Amino acid sequence: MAGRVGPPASGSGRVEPRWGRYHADQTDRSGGKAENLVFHGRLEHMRIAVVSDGEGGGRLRELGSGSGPHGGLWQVSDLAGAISDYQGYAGGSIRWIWAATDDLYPALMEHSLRIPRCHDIALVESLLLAYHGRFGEARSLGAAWARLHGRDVPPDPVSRAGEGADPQPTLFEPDRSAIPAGVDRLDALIEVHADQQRRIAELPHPGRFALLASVESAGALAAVEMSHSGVPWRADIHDAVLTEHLGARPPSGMRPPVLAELAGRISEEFGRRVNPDSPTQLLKAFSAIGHPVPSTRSWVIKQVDHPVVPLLLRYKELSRLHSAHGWTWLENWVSRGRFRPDYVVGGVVSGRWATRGGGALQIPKAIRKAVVADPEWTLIAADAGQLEPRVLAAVSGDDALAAAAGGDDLYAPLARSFGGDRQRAKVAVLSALYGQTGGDAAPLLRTMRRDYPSALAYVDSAAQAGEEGGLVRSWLGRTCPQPSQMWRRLVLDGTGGGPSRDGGRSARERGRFTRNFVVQATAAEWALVFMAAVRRGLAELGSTYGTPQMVFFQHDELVLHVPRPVADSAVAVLYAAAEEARTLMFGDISVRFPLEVAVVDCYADA
DNA sequence: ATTCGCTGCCAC
DNA sequence: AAACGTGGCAGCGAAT
Repeated sequence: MAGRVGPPASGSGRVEPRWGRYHADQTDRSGGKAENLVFHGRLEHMRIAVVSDGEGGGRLRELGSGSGPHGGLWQVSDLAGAISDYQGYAGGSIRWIWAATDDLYPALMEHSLRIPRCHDIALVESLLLAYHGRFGEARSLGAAWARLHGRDVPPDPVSRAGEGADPQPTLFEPDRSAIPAGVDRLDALIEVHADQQRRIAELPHPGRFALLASVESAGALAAVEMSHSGVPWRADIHDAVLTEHLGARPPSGMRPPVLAELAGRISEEFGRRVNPDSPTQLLKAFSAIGHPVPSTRSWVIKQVDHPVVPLLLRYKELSRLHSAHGWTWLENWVSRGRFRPDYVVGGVVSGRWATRGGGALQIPKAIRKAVVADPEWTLIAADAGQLEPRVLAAVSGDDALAAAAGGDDLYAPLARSFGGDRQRAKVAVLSALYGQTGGDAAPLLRTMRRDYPSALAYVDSAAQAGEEGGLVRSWLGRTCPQPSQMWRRLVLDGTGGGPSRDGGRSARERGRFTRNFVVQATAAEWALVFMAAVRRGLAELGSTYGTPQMVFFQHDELVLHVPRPVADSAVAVLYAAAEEARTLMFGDISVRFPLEVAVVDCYADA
């Protein structure tokens, strides 16, 4: 086994063990089992801590198991080469420990290097802080190290803005870990990692949280990979769609012909010059023609009976297309046939991803025509249908809802309680998830509460905790932000005979938030577990035709771009991954998470 | 000239 | 007017 430890320093010449190894007898340290530790029932992999020097090189060190000594320390001038060698040597069974995926992985991808697993210190620190009611505190490696040593905690470096379609050539990011001068970054990384492992082990459900840390980190890898691959995007089709709806492309800053004409006709109908983009002007204009409206929202305007209304609604629709996904967007975000959004993993409190620029999570249906697979390739869109109510069934243990979630249409059984009205059943379920009480929700909720009492009790309890200022958690342990000082003053410190009106409103708002959080956050982590499994499955699939890729991820939907000959295999990977996510998270339950899979040339057909 | 809150619409 | 959660983003227009 001695030969199984350490990178293959010979041959490539890329690895330069300048400092040699700290532990001459390290090969005896683990009985040869270092790479196959079983941790909380799951297979753990050899862990190697890595820091970059910002100039293409860096340092690495194998971590021992538990309290065992660490392995060799390496300083290399070609970090990507060293990591590649290590992975070739260890058969990919390595989990790389690093300060922040965003700082290291883009440069590795430039070297066509794919990392199977990592532990992202900043992301895990963020999860751990939130768990203990410290959401939002600095989470960089430097911040974590400073907290560990009682030093002043440096603020997180400001994240760079999205770079658009033509990002700068990628180098390893300069040191953004905020480690104080004089402190060895690799030592700090190893120390903070051990501390995080310890903090996770102390939690009530360490296995669940370890899974969360693992898939959050896997998500960070996938996000970088997806930005790198990009969504296949036909600019010519996009341009044709825009021209069809808006007319020929205008000089920049001008209204397209169709919008200009609509604006003119709207002004004529009002009998005055009105900029339809200005809510203020529209409100005045509606008053002037004897149809005062409280707002200019589409659904409000629709109630008004006047010939200007259809023109205005049409204008709003097309204006949205032009401003949000028009020619300017196309130039800024699409290049060389790919749309490259910049994902922010964990950017949403519930654990969903956000994006920075490009609006990737709001690609309107009209524009999806432009998403077309390359020749000889195909798109595979997989959507987890009714994910949130199914998650509620799983976490609440409501037998009736779980039975409903054992079928393809979760709403069908409840619909029978509404005389077969499926739409009302759907509104009832979503009202329970969102805390809706107004409109027609109240009577629907009564039926929901009667049929699924445990499910309602679960979200009601989360709402109550939120209203009282408490924390709620997802199934794996992602924790909602603590209430702000302002909120506490308003709600909890109310003087006299009870909370003020503002306090009551704030309390109910937070209640709706925490009610939804326990479900949305768990749905998000189901999606992360699913994605991590898909990612691994695709890597194992391989292909002589080209590498199957994940290219788009949006809350409960994943889009793959794969060579046609491997499409069937990729679909099988998707189904297996959904099943794996279900059992990894919830074990043996009757709730199913059916996947709607569409193999299509064009995303609009999914 | 720049910043920032608001409005309104898009996605899930 | 309605009383539903998480977000991004463009345009407006007042504040700076």
